[in-house]
Amino acid sequence: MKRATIKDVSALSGFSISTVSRVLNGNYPVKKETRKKILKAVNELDFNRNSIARNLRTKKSNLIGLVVADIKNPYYSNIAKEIDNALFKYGYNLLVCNTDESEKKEEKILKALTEKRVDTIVISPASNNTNSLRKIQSSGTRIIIIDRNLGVNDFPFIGSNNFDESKALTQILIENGHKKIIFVAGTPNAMTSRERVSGFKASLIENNIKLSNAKIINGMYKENFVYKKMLNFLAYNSKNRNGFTAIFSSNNLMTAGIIKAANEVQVSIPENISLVSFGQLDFQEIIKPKITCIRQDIDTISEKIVENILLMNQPNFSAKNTIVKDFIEIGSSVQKIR
Amino acid sequence: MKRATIKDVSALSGFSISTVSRVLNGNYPVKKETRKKILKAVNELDFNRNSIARNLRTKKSNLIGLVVADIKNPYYSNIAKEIDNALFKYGYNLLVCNTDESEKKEEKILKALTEKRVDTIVISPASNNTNSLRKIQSSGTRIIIIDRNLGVNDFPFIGSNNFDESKALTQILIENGHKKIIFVAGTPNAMTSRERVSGFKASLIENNIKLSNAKIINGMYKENFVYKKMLNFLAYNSKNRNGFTAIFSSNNLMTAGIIKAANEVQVSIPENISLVSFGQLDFQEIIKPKITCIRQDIDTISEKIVENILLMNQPNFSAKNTIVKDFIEIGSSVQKIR
DNA sequence: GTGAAAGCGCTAACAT
DNA sequence: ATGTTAGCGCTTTCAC
Repeated sequence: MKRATIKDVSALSGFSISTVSRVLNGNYPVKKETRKKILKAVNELDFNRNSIARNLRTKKSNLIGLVVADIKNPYYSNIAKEIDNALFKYGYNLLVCNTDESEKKEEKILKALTEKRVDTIVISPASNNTNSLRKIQSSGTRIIIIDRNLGVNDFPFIGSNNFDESKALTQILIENGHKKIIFVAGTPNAMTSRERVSGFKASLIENNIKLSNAKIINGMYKENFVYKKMLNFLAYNSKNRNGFTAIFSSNNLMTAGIIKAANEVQVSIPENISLVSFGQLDFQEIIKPKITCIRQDIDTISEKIVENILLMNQPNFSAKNTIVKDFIEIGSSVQKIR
Repeated sequence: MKRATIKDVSALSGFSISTVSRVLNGNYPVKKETRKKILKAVNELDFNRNSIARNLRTKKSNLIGLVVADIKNPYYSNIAKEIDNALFKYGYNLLVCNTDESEKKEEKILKALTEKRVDTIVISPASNNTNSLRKIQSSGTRIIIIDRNLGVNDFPFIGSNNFDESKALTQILIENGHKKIIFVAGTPNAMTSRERVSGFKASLIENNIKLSNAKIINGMYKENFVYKKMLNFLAYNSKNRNGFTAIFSSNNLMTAGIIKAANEVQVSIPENISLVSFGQLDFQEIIKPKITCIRQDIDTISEKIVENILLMNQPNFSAKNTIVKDFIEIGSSVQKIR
């Protein structure tokens, strides 16, 4: 019942605990015969090393904290999977935390992760406050920002070029004749959201479309929130929708909410209203119509995150931004008008 | 740069480390004035307690290991989210691990989690081998089995009644006139898969339908695997599909693979072939047609997991099975025939 | 190639 | 109410 310790192994095998440790770690020469005897004792005692004691000594936890808005979002769970996959063989494990877009909860999470002495925190920040992140970093915990750029260069950042991609996606709507567009924005705090709004506006301006033609509504990056909002909007305006001919949804969850609402009030996409999405839906291939979207390259993003985690172990590491190029995926959710 | 320790706080405040510890933990009476001075020192030094040292002493890590096939599966990411949500306020954090259905990887994960001294392992097992789980449990790590029942009573189990639900779902197909049904099974090892097959067969037998009418194919619980298999099958048999009129998909991922394949070869659901699914799709509401399925009650499952985690802290805890009732959700993916 | 011993940062029993 | 001290299980320096 009681767990065997290195001391028990030492006693049973007749060697000192330092020799046992050396066998366990394989980092110092040990006589073949000795190793064999010690491993026999390890086996007999069902010895399993205690990482906690080890970590205390070595000041390394082999823990990576992944802090995201919500692990249910396929964007994040895909990243989690890929990172875990790549890092498990290095002995790392993933601590997954959800901020629910709450700055207060994020603060608590950061405190908990620092106390747990995770080696690296990979965070898609809910808050724009860099103070606590800086403090944590200066105390020795590595930090990698993903998805939502904080616009500082203290931390490596990995994510999309939200402005450019958003602009390009808007361009598609405009090329198809759309001028009155509803833009469903994310949480005002998130840099991704602000950049996507900017890209949208930039495209309108470039095409000489007055900004007053557009309507920007706040969707908080929440599926259900947008679902309810759109239910009202689409139903109320079911006849002419005030002349709006297209919706630009600025994240995958909100896109799902919009489609759900449209289905419910029998508004067809794209016949009654066109739709584009920043971020693919998880079951993109089985949804009709297929949604025209910015498909984020999650594999490359994850790869770069892993690369940075490993690189940060090296002494002369310096933070830099990694912008991962997304794809535009043309579906059949946009109707050509006039 | 160097992190402050309790010793530094002690030195700066002028009190002993035990008094500092008492203030930090709030578990023993401390004079108000003293507490204030110590907290001031804590603040000045930006002191952040070291959980690793703490855990070594208290033999509690406040870590929960969640071991699943793939965190990308919404079924699991939903559970992860709910558990984290409920446990974070108790100071627990979630270590998420993916087996990818590999018994070998599962073994490695269990070893890593034991070394990390997680308090509880919540596992949807890839393997049916209870030996290592028993060993781990007897060494003091708590274990909760979810989803895939191992049919033993050493561990609390939380999951669905796969046999009954599967039988009921089959019944729906039969009531709609279907007799020649393709059953897409999961990994042969997984108890869920075997139970679902049994439930399916039981329903056929009960309805006097020869088992030879059915075709059971192995889909490994993998979307892409099934996608490719069905692509061939549906295309090759596009005229009459050998008389098969319905598909029973025994998990959500495989359902997605089937729909994707059907879309690709222009086989319409339910006009050309009917489809039911054990397990809902994540974007169930926005998929056309809506799939008739067993909707698993993830909220209740998660709730019960949390309940068990907390309950297991109590001395006289005894393991028992918790079967969570699922819902049948009627969509429009089944056609009435003849 | 192996052993003795210090110490990582904390908690908790024991003393005052 | 506060201080002293042992020790959790390991790694690593320093001897031999």
